[in-house]
Amino acid sequence: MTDSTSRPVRVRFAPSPTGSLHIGGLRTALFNWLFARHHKGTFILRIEDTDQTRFDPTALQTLTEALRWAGLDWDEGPQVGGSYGPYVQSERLPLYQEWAKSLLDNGKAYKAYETPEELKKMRDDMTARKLPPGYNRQHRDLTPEQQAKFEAEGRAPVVRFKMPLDGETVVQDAVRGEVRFENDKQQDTVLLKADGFPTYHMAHVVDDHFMEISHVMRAVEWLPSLPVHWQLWEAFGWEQPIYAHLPVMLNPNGKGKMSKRNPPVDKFGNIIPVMVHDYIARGYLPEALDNFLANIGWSFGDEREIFSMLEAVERFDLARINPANSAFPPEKLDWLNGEHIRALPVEDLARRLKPFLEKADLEVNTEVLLKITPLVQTRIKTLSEVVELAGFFFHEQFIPPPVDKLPQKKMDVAQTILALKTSETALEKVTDFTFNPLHDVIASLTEELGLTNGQLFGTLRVAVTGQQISTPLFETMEILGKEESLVRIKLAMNSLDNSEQKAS
RNA sequence: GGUCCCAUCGUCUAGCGGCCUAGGAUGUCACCCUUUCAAGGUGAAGACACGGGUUCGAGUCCCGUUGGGACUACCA
Repeated sequence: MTDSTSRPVRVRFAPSPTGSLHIGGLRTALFNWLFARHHKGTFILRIEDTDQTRFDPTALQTLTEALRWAGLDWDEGPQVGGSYGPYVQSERLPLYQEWAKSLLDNGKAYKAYETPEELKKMRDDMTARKLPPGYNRQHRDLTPEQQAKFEAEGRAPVVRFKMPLDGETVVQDAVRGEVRFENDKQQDTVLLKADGFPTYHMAHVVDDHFMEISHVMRAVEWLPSLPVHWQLWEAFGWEQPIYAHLPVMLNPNGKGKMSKRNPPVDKFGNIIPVMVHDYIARGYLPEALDNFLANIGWSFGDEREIFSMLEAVERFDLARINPANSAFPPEKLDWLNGEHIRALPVEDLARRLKPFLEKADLEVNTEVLLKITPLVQTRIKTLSEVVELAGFFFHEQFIPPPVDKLPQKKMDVAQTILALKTSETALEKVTDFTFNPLHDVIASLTEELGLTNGQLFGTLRVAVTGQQISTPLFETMEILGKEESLVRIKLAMNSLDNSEQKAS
């Protein structure tokens, strides 16, 4: 396996701007970025917008946003420039046309005049006859007269590559070792479409040559077209880059690759996002998502799986890439995100939590936010969960719990009212309304009430927070303050009283 | 169907011929801690797909079988 070259390391991530960034695309970008940074090389962003039918004007913005969010900065490309531009393929059309013409002139490519409909019919026929559905090369050796006839019909030709009809194409892939293909099984791939735009195959080779790309790291989807690309390089007489075909991420169940058309679901039936923007919206940390992605198909070694991208850069190595495809492990992402959340300084976490609370229409008091952040820190796996767990701190008005949630396990209403009343009386006397005194006072009550800590604390929790699951009780009461805490306890007592009277 | 790629616990992985009675992580399940929920601690169950070779010796090399995946567009 060879991943070394005498050339300076220049790698690229070349997405097509058809929407937000796919999670698999982010991993491909990450691997390229890690490789570039490890070798102190250049990481290039190139936009492959050669399909006019899928043009989305907002996509470039969304795409670069996602890359920036993930911390993958590019040295050359849109928004930053560079001396090998332009970096958007639709702005490089003359280059592809010029080189297609040179292939035509050398007899290494030819014009084909079939319409898309005719080609489709050809394929359908082949499939119906259980034959491999390929182009039959019927225009590979057209005479000038035949060509003139098609031209006269007003047909707009495509340019197809004359793939060698015998021999083998053998390539050393940096993650897979030697891969070999029989040339006669390959297609005469379209290089230039009828609209004058190049296909991926053409644009890839021309651009990677002129941008002096040293290593092409891309997903395995491209492996089947590698022989065509390789022969194209040969036809141009250019030196091939080193190819590294990365494994793909499959759905969590291992069936098929992740796609937004067919979104994967977890064991609870929840949709697992496919696009990076959905991960951002759910409150995954960029450092966690990067870390997670780096652990799929690559491993840090030393039995370490929590690491920073700085550390990953130091270690990154093509030789450690596992060629096998892998299922996307969502529960591991959640765990890792939790780990990164817990590793954050409180102020930092608070700062990141804030937009999620605001998005839920809560008015965030920074002082309170700073106080609750440590309580939330060990309890959330994604930033968005803060709303459910601690959003009540920022409600304009307290939302009381349903009365039937107040009595805890094995408690009746009378017991619950008594527990609340007794607690209220005791709490009234607490002057230093902080964790230790609060805990001592309430804990000393359980025995006379004949309740367990869990029962008494639980009742108070529901009364004070309005929720069954919340930040811890005494810390919460301390933040809320004596007055507010007591008001809420009284409110709970009253509503229990009322409901009992109604019942009797 | 054809071509190509891949194959270690459910999942992500370590392993590049003897250090493997196969290591880590996650998830699951117990127990501990405990103020709900977490976090933390301890422990348990859990894998070399199968069959042939090669070799003194195979998870590691070769072949086949099976299984999975990718591709099969004037999309990338």
